[in-house]
Amino acid sequence: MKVSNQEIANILYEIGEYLEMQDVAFKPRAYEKAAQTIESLAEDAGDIYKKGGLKALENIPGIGVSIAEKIEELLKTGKCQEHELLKKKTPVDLANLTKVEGLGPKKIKVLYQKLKIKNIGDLEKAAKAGKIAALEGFGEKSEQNILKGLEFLKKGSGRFPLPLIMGNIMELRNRLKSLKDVERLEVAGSVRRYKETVGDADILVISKNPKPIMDYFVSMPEVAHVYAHGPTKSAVKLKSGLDVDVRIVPEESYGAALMYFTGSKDHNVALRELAIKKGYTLNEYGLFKGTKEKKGKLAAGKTEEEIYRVLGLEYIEPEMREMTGEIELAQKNSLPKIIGYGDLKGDLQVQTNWTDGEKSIEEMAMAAMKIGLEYIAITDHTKRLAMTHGLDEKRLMKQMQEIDELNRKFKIKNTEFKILRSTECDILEDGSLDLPDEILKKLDVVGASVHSHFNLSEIEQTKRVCRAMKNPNVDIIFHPTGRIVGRREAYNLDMSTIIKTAKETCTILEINGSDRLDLRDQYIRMCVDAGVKMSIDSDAHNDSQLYFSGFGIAQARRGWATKNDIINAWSVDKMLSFLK
DNA sequence: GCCGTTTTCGGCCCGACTGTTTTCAGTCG
Repeated sequence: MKVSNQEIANILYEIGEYLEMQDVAFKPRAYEKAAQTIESLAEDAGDIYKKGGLKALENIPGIGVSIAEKIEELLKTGKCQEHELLKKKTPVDLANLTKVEGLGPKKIKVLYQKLKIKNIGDLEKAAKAGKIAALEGFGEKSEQNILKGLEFLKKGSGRFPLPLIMGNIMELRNRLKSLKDVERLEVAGSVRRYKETVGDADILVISKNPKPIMDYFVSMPEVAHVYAHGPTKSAVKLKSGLDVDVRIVPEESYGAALMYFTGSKDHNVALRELAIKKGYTLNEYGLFKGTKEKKGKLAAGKTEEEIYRVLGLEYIEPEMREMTGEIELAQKNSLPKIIGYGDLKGDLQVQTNWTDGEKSIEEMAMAAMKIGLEYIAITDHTKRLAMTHGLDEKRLMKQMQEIDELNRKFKIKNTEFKILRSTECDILEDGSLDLPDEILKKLDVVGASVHSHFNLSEIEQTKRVCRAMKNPNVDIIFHPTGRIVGRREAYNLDMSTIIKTAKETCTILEINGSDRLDLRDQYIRMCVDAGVKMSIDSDAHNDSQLYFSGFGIAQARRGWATKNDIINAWSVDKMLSFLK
């Protein structure tokens, strides 16, 4: 029986919520934590169990004997006795009911006990019939909020791919920043951590006069719903579906508030626990001597750096604050020095108007030069992708000539910039390539990627990509997993095997900017650990898309990659000499 | 239920806002 990590996590979440209903202390948090951990594992819990048994499961942080046994039971039978019992007692559709804003386990329990509400349908009926307002602990307002919450749920907003929503967030930021009472403003939260999808934007403001800012914020024309409107904290939902929170703090708390508001939540909790151990209390206003009850003098708060320092930690970059071991390393002063946003020297995937791009080779080169790059690779599609007018041998030869001429032109003008002859060669169904080896040999860099037969089995798909990597001419696998954030799932691949084969064959795996963002962060981390090199490319189809690489850098930082791991952070000569 | 540079037992992050209440529980992040 195959039980996915997500299915296991969902059951654990539900057990936690049921325990919460019964007012059980602490256990709900333990289950929630365990569920989060399982949810974000790169490896299948089933595989971990198969390899190392119960002990291996217990070695996962946050998983102890009891939860490990439940996971084992789930893997073996697809069910968990305790979960079944809890479910029998309160047979409600927890997963969907908790999605309604403002509804948690306690209220759901009351709704079930008093009105026999089991699911979203029951809830809507009861609310429309005015039955909920009459309940003790609820009221007119609660009923209206439930109806509103149901409406938003139907529209199904959820999370947004960061590359697609970043522009809107920046526009909003600039508008708020221009208000006269705003002294300082920063977008924190998952946006600052560059998570690939974001559910909300958290905006931190320094101001001595918060009220007019908050009043403006909640009454902006694009606001669809106001969750909260207080003097220091307000929250709204925009018509686009994006939630936005604004928090206003005094200047001396800026660092503490930025840290608190950047998260991740688990990272914050760990810092607060560490603070307690060291005799401090940490909240969004600062790091204080003493306990929560007997709070003493402010020890740090103005900058994040000083708070980390007082806690005995090295500064931790926002992209690394995901509780994947960063705190332990920061204590030992041994965090990796991750790649910086200005560190790329080249771009190894750029399309032109030879196929589905919009600009000429020269125009793309000039644009790349303008943003400070030293080289780009021209990687137009190959003939198999007929809809893009993919290049055959003849046209590719012609393109190489044009590139050679442009390079000569640059040299005459005393420009160091270099255009590399390259391709995004199609990987065919059997793992062979769309162009013969004789022509691939003539290129400076060979990229290859999958654009068809997405539905092969995991074994076949993995074999296909591995065969391409074993070709001595293939340097890079572009967008290796094929997923598109928020739009398309990755194709079936065994990434451990892909990464192992990349190492053996000295093949580069690409971190694709734009909204693909594969490799995802955990896979980047696996590559770093395995010593597999990567490239970060924009996949630009016009001159204004070269900045997409920035999202790729963010993803690389989330995967703890250093300059040494990213071949296009190297000079063109060093990069070329590394290739097969 | 989990965890350990105070601990294998006794702790477990912290605060804002709302709505329903007359002082606070529930939810959220």
